[in-house]
Amino acid sequence: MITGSKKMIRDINSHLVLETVLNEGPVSRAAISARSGLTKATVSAIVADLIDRQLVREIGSDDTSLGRKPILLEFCKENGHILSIDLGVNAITAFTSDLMGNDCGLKIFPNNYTRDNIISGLIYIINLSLSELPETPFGLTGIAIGVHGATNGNEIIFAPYYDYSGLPFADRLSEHFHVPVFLENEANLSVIGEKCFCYNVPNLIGLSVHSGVGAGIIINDELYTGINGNAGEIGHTIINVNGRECPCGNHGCLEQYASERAILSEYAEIRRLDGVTIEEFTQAYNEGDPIALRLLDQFISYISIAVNNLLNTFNPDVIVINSGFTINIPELHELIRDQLKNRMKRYCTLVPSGLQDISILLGGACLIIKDFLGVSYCAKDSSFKID
Amino acid sequence: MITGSKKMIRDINSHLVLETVLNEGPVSRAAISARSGLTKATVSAIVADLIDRQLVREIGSDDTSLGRKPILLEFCKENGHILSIDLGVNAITAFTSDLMGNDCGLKIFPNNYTRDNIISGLIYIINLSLSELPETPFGLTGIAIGVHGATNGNEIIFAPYYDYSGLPFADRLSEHFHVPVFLENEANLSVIGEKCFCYNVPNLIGLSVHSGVGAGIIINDELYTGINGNAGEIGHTIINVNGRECPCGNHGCLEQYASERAILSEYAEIRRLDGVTIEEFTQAYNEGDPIALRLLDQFISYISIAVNNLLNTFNPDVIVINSGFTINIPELHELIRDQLKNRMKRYCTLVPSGLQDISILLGGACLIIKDFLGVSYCAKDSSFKID
DNA sequence: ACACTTTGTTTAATAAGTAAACAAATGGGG
DNA sequence: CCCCATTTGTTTACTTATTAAACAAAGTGT
Repeated sequence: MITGSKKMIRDINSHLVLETVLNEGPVSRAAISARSGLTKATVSAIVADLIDRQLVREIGSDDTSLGRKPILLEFCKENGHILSIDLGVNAITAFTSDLMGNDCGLKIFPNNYTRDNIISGLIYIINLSLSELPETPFGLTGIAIGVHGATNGNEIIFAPYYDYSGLPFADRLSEHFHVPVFLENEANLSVIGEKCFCYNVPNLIGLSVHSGVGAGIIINDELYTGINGNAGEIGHTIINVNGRECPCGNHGCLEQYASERAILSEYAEIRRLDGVTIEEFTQAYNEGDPIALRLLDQFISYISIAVNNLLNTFNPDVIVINSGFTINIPELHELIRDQLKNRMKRYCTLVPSGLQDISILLGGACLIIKDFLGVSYCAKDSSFKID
Repeated sequence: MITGSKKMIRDINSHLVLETVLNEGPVSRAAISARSGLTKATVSAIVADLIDRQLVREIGSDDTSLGRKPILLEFCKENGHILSIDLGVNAITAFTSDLMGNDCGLKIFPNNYTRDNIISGLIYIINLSLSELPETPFGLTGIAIGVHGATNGNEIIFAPYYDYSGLPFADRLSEHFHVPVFLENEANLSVIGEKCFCYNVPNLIGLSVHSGVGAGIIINDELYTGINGNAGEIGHTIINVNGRECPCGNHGCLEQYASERAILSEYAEIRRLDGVTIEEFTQAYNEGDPIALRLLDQFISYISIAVNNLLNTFNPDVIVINSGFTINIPELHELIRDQLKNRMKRYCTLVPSGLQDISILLGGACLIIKDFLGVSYCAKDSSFKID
């Protein structure tokens, strides 16, 4: 059991100080003391330790009008690196950053890997990305991998679009690189990214609409994944009794109506095409193709049902939508909001993704920051307009 | 901000000791030390303080084979009382208990009260209930009120079946009785009761099917109510696009298919009755009335959809169902489980309510215990069969 | 030059936990 | 019947971390 001890006090206060420097820095000892409620003596002692551990450094003095000039403290963001991977079905994206998520390099690789060579493929990709980074005191601090499926942190439990289930991703990579490795669902990483960089509220739902439909759930500032990592699998909530058949065995699952896959394949079928990309579909829509218009109308309607259901289930501060359609067709967002206003007496805040296609990668970075520092990163300008 | 301090350590450890005595008592100091990881010295100091505060007392020694006999410690459950109210549409139930939720009296009153006299009516009812209790050191420790609607803790925000919205229930009663008063949704209290007395798991969803349909949500051992107390309003999640019209303005809300109100009114309509109670309906069902059979079949089907959607959204440890139908017709539970097994590849644990019609009242008691002691009560036999 | 402010450090006091020794209580074996 | 092993619970000496207050450092304005 967790008992209170002197170590615990120091831990709590040390994290509090570090959090203040990380998220509000540069900042002086006196300002930290005023904001946190810790005495100046305590702050000084903790800061000395943080400087010793190369997490914090003194930079010049601030210009104030009166009194002794404060010594500003700054988080040593470049003393280590983070590696974040988006394990897509068609592409693998590798992103490296400093300890505040600042871009240190992004590489995209086609995903030709099979079940047999995906792990060694990732090792190759990671080594390639790391080779371009300068030496730092901490080196690599962790690896986050976003997958399109359910995970238990180490393995993929269930993923519809690739055959990687049961492979010990995190174990192998962490053996190889000697750092913590987190394997997490893409919707979950995505919502973490949105929270840390854009919409900093305690209860945030990220609605991710890509091939499938998933929700990342943050409750009381913590990611909620359920007992098997299956929470937020709203693609298989039923919104139409006796509706379309779903591979999952049920009828009328949301994913059969409101996913990219559903819309694109319906479009391809009607137009008798072999397949269609989201870019091709967007072009058709922009050129006024009536089929595309009708399908996107359907999409809007079903997404607003999904949001309605999430609002009535979670009553969160904010719901943030991320989908290829809303990225490619910005006006879509207002149309979804209009539909929703018709549905909901009690209106709630629906906002567009602030990070769009890099939300997974930045969310991964935040996960590693939290693990390495024990403190949640929150970008200074993470108060995007919410209305 | 919350800083670590000596007071905080003592608080944490004191609560840890009290929790052990409350939930695992009678128990000796040595046993508390072994279980919690605190040293014997710390436990002794804290116990002395708890005895001083009349929360814990020493009872006789235990019979052990070897060594000095331990002094058993017990929680002073009868040193205070709790009052719990179920503010039903037709009836108001008042329940008094000791500090472990043991029955000290239950009274049922018809609810003839209007918006103008409901608060004074409650004061009358509460005084009547309190008048039968013996004097205790702490006296009344708190009042919990379960309402059939959404609340913000003090007022009713929205309740479809009575006109009490906006009345300052908690403020008035707490002024009058000088104790904390909690106004909470019935589904929320219900799930608290199920957790504390029956199914002690960290992530528990309580599906309450009465006039409407609501879910109580416990995540990481904490009740989650959303930012306006509207979380769990799953009666208005849409499960049938273009389905039946709902007073909320949408079409196809769950509540139009799977609530007592929906089933009973459909039955009354078909049978051309003025209205029908759940008892009358149950009788018809038991006598083999084909309409009742068909409607209950529909009920099972829609409830299994609701459970499917909750499972895919929350992936909890357990979902517990509480409804007038399952209470009156026990075999219903297995039928719902069978339906669900067809739907879900990943099967999850669905269990029947352990507390049935008193879950709201006992949940209210647990809420007060938590507030008064700062510790969650968990009944010793709260490990009901889960399969 | 001096008073005033603000920052950051030092010092003494206090609270709370820990480990280890000790006292108390008890049963069993010689 | 006495002594010892054993277990419980208390006491003691020590350590750690916070706090309040005094103090030193650094800078500005009159």
